Formats: sequence, structure tokens, C-alpha cells
Amino acid sequence: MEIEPEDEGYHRHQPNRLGEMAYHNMKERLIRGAFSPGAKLTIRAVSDMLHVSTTPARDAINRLVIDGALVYSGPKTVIVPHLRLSDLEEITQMRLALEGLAAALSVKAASEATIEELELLQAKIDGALDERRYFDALWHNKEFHFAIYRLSGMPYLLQVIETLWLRVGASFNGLYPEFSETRHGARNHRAAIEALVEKDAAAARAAIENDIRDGFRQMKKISADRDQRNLSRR
Amino acid sequence: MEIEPEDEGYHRHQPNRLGEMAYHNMKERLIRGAFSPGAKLTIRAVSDMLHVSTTPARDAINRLVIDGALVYSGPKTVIVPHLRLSDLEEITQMRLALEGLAAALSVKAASEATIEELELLQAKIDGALDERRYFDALWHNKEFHFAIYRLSGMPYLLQVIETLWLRVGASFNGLYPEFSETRHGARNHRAAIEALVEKDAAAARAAIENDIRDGFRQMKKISADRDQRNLSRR
DNA sequence: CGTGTTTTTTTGTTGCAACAAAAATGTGAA
DNA sequence: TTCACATTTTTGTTGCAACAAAAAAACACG
Repeated sequence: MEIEPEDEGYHRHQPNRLGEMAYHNMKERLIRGAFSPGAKLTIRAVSDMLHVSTTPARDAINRLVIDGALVYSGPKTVIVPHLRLSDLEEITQMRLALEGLAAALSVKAASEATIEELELLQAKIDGALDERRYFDALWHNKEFHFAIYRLSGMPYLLQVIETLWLRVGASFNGLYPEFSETRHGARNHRAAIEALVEKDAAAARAAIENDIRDGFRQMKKISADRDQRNLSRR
Repeated sequence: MEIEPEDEGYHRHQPNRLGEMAYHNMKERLIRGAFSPGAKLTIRAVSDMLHVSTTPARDAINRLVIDGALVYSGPKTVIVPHLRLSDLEEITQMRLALEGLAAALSVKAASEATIEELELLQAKIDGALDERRYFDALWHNKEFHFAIYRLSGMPYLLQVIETLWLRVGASFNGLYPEFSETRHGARNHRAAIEALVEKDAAAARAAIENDIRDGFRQMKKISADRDQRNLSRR
């Protein structure tokens, strides 16, 4: 590894302590599906929920709106958005481009230790699925993906990808257990690990892209079924 | 122009009026290079500059930090960052993936009107270069690119791309006039227009990617020369 | 002249209240 | 019930002040 000639490295302090805390707390709740699409979030509600004043609560909500994890349904009303098919398609396109890139870049930093880590994570996914712990399965799936992407060494890229996951995560946690049960990822994950072992960038990209595409088809199908059911039940 | 079939379209109101204004105002100033890398920005300074209170000024600064257009150099100090080569490389990789995607998607929406618009913009670029109005040239160059990307019909994609431009823009406005003078973009832009006319997605992507790569090489070279000069002058 | 130390000034964060505007609720007529 | 309108409640925005902490300035010593 080369030594960077001028790595000034901007200080990674953590100002805005309460606001940052509120943001991460709410982000976590959203990813875990604590709020259903359509749920209204107000500054004062968040402020009470997290026992902070309105200022950090406002900071958190504003930032989540910027991320697209929350959305204005009126001038003074932010809600958890209903993900439309067009949104899902746009996000999927971006995921293919960005996560494909991250996967391709990851192979050069792959080591035996990282391979082992990935094997372990995949075992956790399989185990969780066997025991019908669907939530854990999805969680470990995320860890698996980001363990690979982290190898790219591109922090900003990782940040953008994480925001994309946040956007779909908030809306698609309602898809249990059909979505998790499909095990669509296992084969693609095996292929990804194999590609890392052989340091084959193109294969790694292909494996991740397949995984994303398979997931997209699943989501689309399940979501369409739901809509159908909701429609006919009216 | 087609009518969108199911555009429920979350209300596009504009809350946070002063904060939004402050953000866009500062963004504009940064893209135009009003602040040199290393310049310190404080809440109260921005608040005075824009004649608003501290709250919207704080909102604007925080958001620019999230964008990566500003950076903490200490717990209580935000500055315009010096772009390191590794940063530039990461951003360029992401630009290739995302702007390549946008360009490929743009062909299906290309019409005669948009072709005319692009021709006009290219003429403006050339004209500005002829008259050594380098700033205008760069500005119209941005318009040219985003006129294409807008055709993709993906608003969030556009937003992310714009943030990438903001990050490099703030630091590389100091590269006048060498950078603008090179006219590296003309051939690539012609190729892009041609691709849109023939609705050739692959060609459009290739043209844009070439443009980005050429620009990256230029920036890298000029920036390296500068560093060399600064180093030897010490 | 640097260099470490102390003092002064500046700065971001946080909480809060006032206000206008929007959302929710209530009311009544068809 | 359904719809339009009036009333009440809720809500985001904005400005501001107190405070601790950090940055800058002043200073002293070598």
C-alpha cells in the first residue's frame, strides 16, 4: 500500500451532538420499519420521543427529508412516503450503477479475512432464514453487502448507497415474510464470494447486479400482489 | 411532451423558506468560486451576509456540510475543503457511473427541440471561449450536461449528480483560465448530440464518459502543476 | 525570534417563545 | 351521508439568548 503524500485528513469530529443522535436514532427506526408509510412525523413528537428540544428534532427531520426518507405531503406535514413503482425503479437503477461499481472495486482489497467474514455473514443469513427470523436475515443481508462495498475504499460512495437503502428500507419492511423467505440472494452471494476469492472484478459486479435485479423483481411482484389485494378488498 | 400516467407527485411545496434561500444562495456562491479553499465560514457571518437570523444560516451550513461542499477542520470550524486527488478520483468514478447512466437513459426522451437546445448551448460555450469569458463557458457547459441528464426523467439521480458537481466546483474554480481554455469538451459534446439524434444509448454514454475522463485528466494535470509550483516556491 | 502559556474573543449548540399558516375538527345545510 | 364553510388546534419557521467549548490573541520566557 502506498503512502499518501499529503493526507491532511479532515478532522472527523462530531459536532451537533444531539441533532446527530436524533438523526441516527430516527434513521434506525425507519430502516427497522417502526413507522408505516403514510405515518405523520412532527417536530414536537420527535422531540418528545427522544427527550430533546425542538432544535435537534427539527435538524433530524430536515435531514431525513433531504435523504428522501421522509417526504412533505403538505406545507407543514412530513410523512413516511409510499414508495411508488417509479421511485423503486429509479433507486434500483442507481443501485445497479453504484453498487456495481463498489463491487468491482472491492476485489483488489479482498483478503482472506474478508472472505471469512463474508462466509460467516452468509451463514448467519441462512441460519436466520431457517429459523424464520426474517428481520435478522434482512439485517445480515445488509451487513453482507456493505462488508463488500467497504472494500472499495470510497467513503462518499458508501454514504450515497446507504441513503438508497434507507429509502427502500423504510417502505419495504412491511413485506414480511414473503420477501425474506425467497432466499433469492444465496446463489448470488456465493458467486460474489467466489469472485472476491479470484479477484475477478467483472464477476463481482455481475453477482451484485444479479442480486439487486432479483430483489427488485421480488419486491415488484409482492408489492403488486399487495396492491391488487388492497384494491379488491375495497 | 407526454402526460405522466400516475404522477401522484408528493406536493412540491417549499417550506423552510429562508433556510432554503440561504442554502441555494451559498451553493451558488460556492459553485462560482466566491470562497477559496481553506476559507472559514461561520453561522453569524453567513447570517450577516444574507441578512437572516442564525437559524436559517445554520441550516444552510449544516446542509452544505452534509453535501460535502463544506467540511469541519475542527469541532467549531467549517471551511471550504481543499480537494485531494483521492477525493477527485472518487467523485470522478461516481460521475462516470451516474452520468453515464443518465446519458444512456436520455436518448429515449430526446426530441428535436432538445437537440436544438443542445446545439444552442454548445454555440454559447464556443462563443464564450472565443471571447475568453471562461466563467460563462464553464457555466454553459454545466447547462449542457444537465440538459441531457434531465431527459432521464429521474429526479433523485439528478440531485445526486448535482451534489457531485458542487463538490468539485467549489475547489476547481481556481483553475482559470487553463482549464476552460482547453476546449476538451467540444468533440465529446458533438458526439453526444449525434448519439441523441440517432437515439443510440451506448454512444451517448460513451460520449459523456469520455468528456468526464478528459476533464479529469485536465484537472489532474493542472492541479499537479500548481502543487509543483507552490511547492518549489516555498 | 520562536515557543509554550494564559487571557480574551468568537463560535456552535441547545432550548424556547412568538407568530403566521396549515391541518384538524366541528357545524349545518342539502 | 356528503359537502362546504367556519372555528379551533396544531405545526413549522424564525429569531434570540445563555452557555460551554474552542479558536484567536496576547503575553511571557527562553
